[in-house]
Amino acid sequence: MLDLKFIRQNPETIREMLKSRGEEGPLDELLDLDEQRRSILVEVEQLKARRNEVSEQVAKLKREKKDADDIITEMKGVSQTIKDYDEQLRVIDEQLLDRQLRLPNMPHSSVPVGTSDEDNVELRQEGQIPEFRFEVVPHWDLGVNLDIIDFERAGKVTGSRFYFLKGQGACLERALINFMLDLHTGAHGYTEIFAPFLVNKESALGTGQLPKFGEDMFKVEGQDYYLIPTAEVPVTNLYRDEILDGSLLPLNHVAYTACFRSEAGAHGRDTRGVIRVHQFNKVELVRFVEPDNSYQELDTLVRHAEVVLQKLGLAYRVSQMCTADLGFTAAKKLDLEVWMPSYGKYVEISSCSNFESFQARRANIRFRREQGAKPEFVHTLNGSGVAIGRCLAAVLENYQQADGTIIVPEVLRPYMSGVKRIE
RNA sequence: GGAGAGGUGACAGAGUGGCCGAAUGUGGCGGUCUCGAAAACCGUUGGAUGCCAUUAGGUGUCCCGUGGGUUCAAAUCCCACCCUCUCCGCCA
Repeated sequence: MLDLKFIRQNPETIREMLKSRGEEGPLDELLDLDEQRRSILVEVEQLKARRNEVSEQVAKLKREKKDADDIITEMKGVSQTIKDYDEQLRVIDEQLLDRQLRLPNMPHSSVPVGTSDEDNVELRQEGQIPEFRFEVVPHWDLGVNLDIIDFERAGKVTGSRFYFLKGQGACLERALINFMLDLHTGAHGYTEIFAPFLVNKESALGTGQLPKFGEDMFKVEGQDYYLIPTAEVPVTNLYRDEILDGSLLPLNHVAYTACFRSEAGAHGRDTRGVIRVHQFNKVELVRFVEPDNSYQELDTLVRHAEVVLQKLGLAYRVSQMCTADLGFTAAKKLDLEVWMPSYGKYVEISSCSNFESFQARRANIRFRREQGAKPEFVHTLNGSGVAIGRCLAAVLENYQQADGTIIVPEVLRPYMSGVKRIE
């Protein structure tokens, strides 16, 4: 959410921003509602001031045991008028907030303007793309052949876009989670969080999933609970409606959670394998930082995510998203894409964003630079560190052998009872 | 799920209709004292938002879990909901 005052004072900047994102935003409605709101506010506040003044007189007269019937009668009328105005305001406020919540974030000045993902900018490639002297097998076939992934039975038990992991497959998933958690809590100094997998509407509003993207989440029927699409939601909302002590910043959290996405509108894309599914695991990094250095901190965050891939010996590249591919909430977003041999291209495995004060304003997360200082909004950052399902797929594919077995990357072996090869 | 208690400022804790944005204490900040510190003493210390002036500021409104209601007037009375705690039941 953007600052209402900023929107009011810079409508043309917002208009250009929407254009560069290729989006329509309810800007004109918003400006109009804001105008209405303030004019009514002036009226009603004058009346309230009058009422407060008279109330004091009434109190005084009663204390002196004098008659106050005349002004009481007058105030009955005034109070009714106030009530009417307040009702109008309530309606306007609600609409105004709704429009405000539907306006996307301002891209940072370093973000390239573009019209599609083709305008994203590759920043660098890292690691060696493996060469195979045999026909590369996609991870879904590798997994099924080794009897460590079962898509068919998952279709029976739940539905399409779900899968079971079995034996060494399940163990590999668990190894990846623990390896990443240990890396981030250890070398990178994050504090681990284990969060609820269900959140309420306020939290979904806070991080920006609602009101615009409700259809992408699973909702619990008859209850105000949503299955989290990412740990970003519960972990960012940890400090909703709080004023943090500035000396605690930056506040760095790492969380493993399952993630649930309805993938509405993704029919026909990545239908095979574990790349696009309704439930997957992810280790997420969430940071609360001071506004002054949030872009530096974003770079740090990206580096932390990169270390995961480096240690696993996977080739990847880092790309900067253009205005069209930023997403609703980000001011700047860098994606890590891992090399996926069966695709013959890089596949997104981590997305690292600076939201600046966009989420903090929605979720009302503030900090004080020092005791007694004015509260300011923090900047929130997050990034996958990294997506477990896709990472498992990448490990299977990149470490596959001619005989269909999988070499276990060195760093994962301690997490797999020393197993060196899945066969 | 049943019964009860409770939600007030950073924290503790008063306040049962008007003089309450809210006593008091603790903490924080500034000062006096001191070579310095502690103690003591004095002062100060919430958030949101509108209007005017925009350099300083001035002025108004709202906020006592949330939302409604009663009233000229609500932290205070009424209703609903949320959350916390205690006991019972159930359960991993």
